[in-house]
Amino acid sequence: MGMDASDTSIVVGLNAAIVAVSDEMPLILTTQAQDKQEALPFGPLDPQGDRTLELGLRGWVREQTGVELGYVEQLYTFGDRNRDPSQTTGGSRVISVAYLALVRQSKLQAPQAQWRNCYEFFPWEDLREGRPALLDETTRSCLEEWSRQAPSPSKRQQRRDRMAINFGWRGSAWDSDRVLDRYELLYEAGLVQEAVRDAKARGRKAPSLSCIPSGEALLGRPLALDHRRILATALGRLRGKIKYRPVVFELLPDTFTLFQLQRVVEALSGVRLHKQNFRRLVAKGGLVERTGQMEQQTGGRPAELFRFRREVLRERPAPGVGLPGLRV
Amino acid sequence: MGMDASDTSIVVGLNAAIVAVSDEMPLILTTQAQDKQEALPFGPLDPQGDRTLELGLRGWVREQTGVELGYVEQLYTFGDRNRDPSQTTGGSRVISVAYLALVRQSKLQAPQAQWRNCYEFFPWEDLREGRPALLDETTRSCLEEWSRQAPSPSKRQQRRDRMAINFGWRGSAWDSDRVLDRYELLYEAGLVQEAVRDAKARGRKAPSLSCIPSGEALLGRPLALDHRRILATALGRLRGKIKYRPVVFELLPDTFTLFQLQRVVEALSGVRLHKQNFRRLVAKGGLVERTGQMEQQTGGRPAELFRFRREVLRERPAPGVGLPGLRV
DNA sequence: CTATTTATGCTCACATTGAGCATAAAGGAG
DNA sequence: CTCCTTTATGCTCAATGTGAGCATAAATAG
Repeated sequence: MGMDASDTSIVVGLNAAIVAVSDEMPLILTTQAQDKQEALPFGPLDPQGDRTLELGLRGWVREQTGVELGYVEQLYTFGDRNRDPSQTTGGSRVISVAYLALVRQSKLQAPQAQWRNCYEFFPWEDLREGRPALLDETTRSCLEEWSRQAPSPSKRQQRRDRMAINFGWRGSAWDSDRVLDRYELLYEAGLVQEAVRDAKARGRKAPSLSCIPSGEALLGRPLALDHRRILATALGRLRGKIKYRPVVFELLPDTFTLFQLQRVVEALSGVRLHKQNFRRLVAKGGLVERTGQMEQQTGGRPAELFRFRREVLRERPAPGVGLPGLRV
Repeated sequence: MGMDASDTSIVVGLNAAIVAVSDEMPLILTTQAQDKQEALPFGPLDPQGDRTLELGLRGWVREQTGVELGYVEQLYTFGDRNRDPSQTTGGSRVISVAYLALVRQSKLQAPQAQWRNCYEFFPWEDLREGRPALLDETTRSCLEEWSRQAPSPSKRQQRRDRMAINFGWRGSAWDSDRVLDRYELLYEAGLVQEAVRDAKARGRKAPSLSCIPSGEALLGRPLALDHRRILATALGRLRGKIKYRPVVFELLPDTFTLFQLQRVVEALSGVRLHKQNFRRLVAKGGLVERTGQMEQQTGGRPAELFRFRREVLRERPAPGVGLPGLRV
């Protein structure tokens, strides 16, 4: 039984969360077809043409948006039936392979593509100016209400625990990597637009929380299908990865000051770092080497320019920038 | 162009590296169809029946082998054209989604399935009795020869560096997580059976190293297709994961002594740990709680039985057992 | 010149880690 | 029963790593 799987045709989609950093903000490349919802760029795999999945991805990204991808990493494969609850037709089954890609920000002219501030999608993920008010006010009270709506006392406690550990309440520390867990929690609580949309499409009523006035202004900017979930996966993975692999340098110019490096790490992790300790860490880690040149446009004393030491890859097994504690 | 991807049909395969631990050895479930090569269990996705990829996987594993999977985690999606170089027919394109699954070892009676010692596939990965002779003798001299065969001096240096960092030579430390890197290096050097097999199927000559007498007795037991690569991915991921997630307990009975726990961690990571420090770590980590009962069959003084503290999941963001340094 | 801003060097308390000593409690050999 | 071996468990100590902040240097703006 079930050995003949060719009853329904299968389409493999290749999705990309394409990240750049500019102006101390992480940017995401999105597309906006007319009258359709904003989405991550995606294209189908050509089963005959594309030799590998990654090459297929690079190919259509180049064609569609003119962007040449640098670092590319596979994230996750999403294959739930009804990933798109609005499309209940028995058409072909879609399997989506999601990728994280990093590019040095370049001018891009292709239509239907734009760079968007990552934290428009996740306003609760940027703690660089302190915890956003939104986080401990609206979000917290809404989640409290959601936890009270749990069907049983033990479930209620579970919800409370999940909230605390993911959002850093009740003594828990904020873990910047848990982007996906936080998004999924907000989704379950009905605090993101997609939750309302999907519930509607499934014919169920959206979870109603009195703390939100209308069902309109929910948290963050929505994306099509499960693309915001994919983006959350990407951001979480990237935040984790910079700690033990030198991927930040994919986002920086060839030479940079240590403070510029720190600002990019902070932009991605959404957290402020201790300056002196940060520089101690990258210096001792052998991640960078001095160039001898100085950057004058610092707004203060000139800073030395550094470049990435590629040799570190052959010296240490897991070089990354670490996060020398956030200073709030 | 390329938007119509339905010229060739696509089959999605679900692959599983199913791991158990028994008798201080990690075990892998494999299948052995008659006259075909040993392989990881795999089955196709039923695009109509299976609601999610993971449910599809659990389903056919239950049917085929009678094993009920516990913890399941998606690993990676392999989609190269010519994953199987021997099959050059223009049939359907196969995309494989690989999973890591953990089970408490149970009796299994299904035919065509057997538990196999993991280190038969990767004899160079078990350093518990010290570095295996094979590692620093045959393997090293073969890889040295391979690096000398590099087309240019800079490539040669690159090969040397990769060897050193992955196998812990020339001052580098052994990083137990790099299972995949090591396997890929051995593959490139032609030291595993699959490399020879694939080269033959592609009509190229296999890389010849004089240090191997015939082309027969290469390193470790081979598997079909790219299954040994998948298994390497799984073992590497598992080794990394036990450090920051309490997944080991999926492999242990309900109650266990701290030394049993340590033995399982050692079996998976392939490395010996310092006993007193290990117990200090798990105790302080709040990972376990005492049961009050004692285990008498220790071969020495009785040991207290512990159980996993599930509450730790709601207390700390990333609880794992850590690896308190190997003692050689 | 002075205040402000950023860069950079250095210290110090504290926590974590690697390694080992010492003692306790079982079983087996004689 | 005593001695020896084996495993369990508590504790110490040095080395290293981390968090936080002081102090000074070198630019610019007014």
